[in-house]
Amino acid sequence: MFSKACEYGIKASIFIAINSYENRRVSPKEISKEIDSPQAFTAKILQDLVRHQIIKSVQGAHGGFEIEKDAISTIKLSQIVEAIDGDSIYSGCGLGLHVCDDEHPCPVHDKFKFVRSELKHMLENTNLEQLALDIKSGTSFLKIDKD
Amino acid sequence: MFSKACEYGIKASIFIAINSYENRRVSPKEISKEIDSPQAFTAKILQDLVRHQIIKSVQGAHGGFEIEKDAISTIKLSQIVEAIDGDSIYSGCGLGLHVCDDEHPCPVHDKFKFVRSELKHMLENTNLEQLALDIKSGTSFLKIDKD
DNA sequence: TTTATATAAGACCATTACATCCTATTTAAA
DNA sequence: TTTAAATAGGATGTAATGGTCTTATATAAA
Repeated sequence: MFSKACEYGIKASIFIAINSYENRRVSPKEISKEIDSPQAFTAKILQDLVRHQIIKSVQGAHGGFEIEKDAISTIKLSQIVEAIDGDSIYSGCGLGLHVCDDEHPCPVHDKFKFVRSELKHMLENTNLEQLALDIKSGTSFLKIDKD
Repeated sequence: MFSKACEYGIKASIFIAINSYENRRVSPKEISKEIDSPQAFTAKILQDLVRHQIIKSVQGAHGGFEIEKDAISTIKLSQIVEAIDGDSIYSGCGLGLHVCDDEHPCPVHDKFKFVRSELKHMLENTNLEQLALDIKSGTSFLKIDKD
């Protein structure tokens, strides 16, 4: 459904958010350890999220990645997905037609419509704060615990 | 959402169904022309669908691909998707966790649940006959008309 | 039984997604 | 002003997906 890059991006954003609440910046090393992802590749994705102004980076000693506390509740899942994967997941044609709309629909156009709009709705109505709180409370998990 | 192979597989199956209603077998050449896909690659996918017993092939002169008329209305979109892409699209974890269930959910597990089940429901309740009839009646299209 | 016309299938090539490596550049603190 | 610790980013490598090519096999009909 999402690319690996997008999966890592979502998980990384959640972890950064959690730490930003405690005023802690985190490094790609910490992040990749916590979300169980390749470090260098994760760093690339973080740069992408910085360019899209979803997270902030501070270079140099004592630097790292952070999200402004006030921004955490305003960042939607849809923003992260669009930054990394684009909007093809809920705007492209299900069967790959370049032109596919209500006037010239592909065979599954109407049937997909509902599913796609549900997905879009979900991504646009889920923010980082909700996801971060679930992790903090132990309701959800960023990786499989190995202890 | 689906792989290219799966997109071609769905479109090819619809085209074969339409022709099978008129007792006409079709070749990979005709199919790829009609659904605007690479011929040799399409042939590979057709072989896959034959192995999964979704379509039938007849080798030799006057051969081609067909679907038994009675079977057309019983073939679900979900069967084609599973044959080509597997069931990861609606069974795997949205964030790629190897273990992700109600007891140990990823951050988006609950939010995805509904969307995934809607997708699954749609794929399992759409059959080839419905899709073929829409094409025949000109309600939907397999490619962009270039005339 | 030969021929023309089909699909089957393995080997191969191309492109994209995934991932790593190495070298800048930035910055706080000694 | 030097050093250590951090991100930035280009170059490169690897694996999966997408796509082609060539040869084998099957079969209806001449």
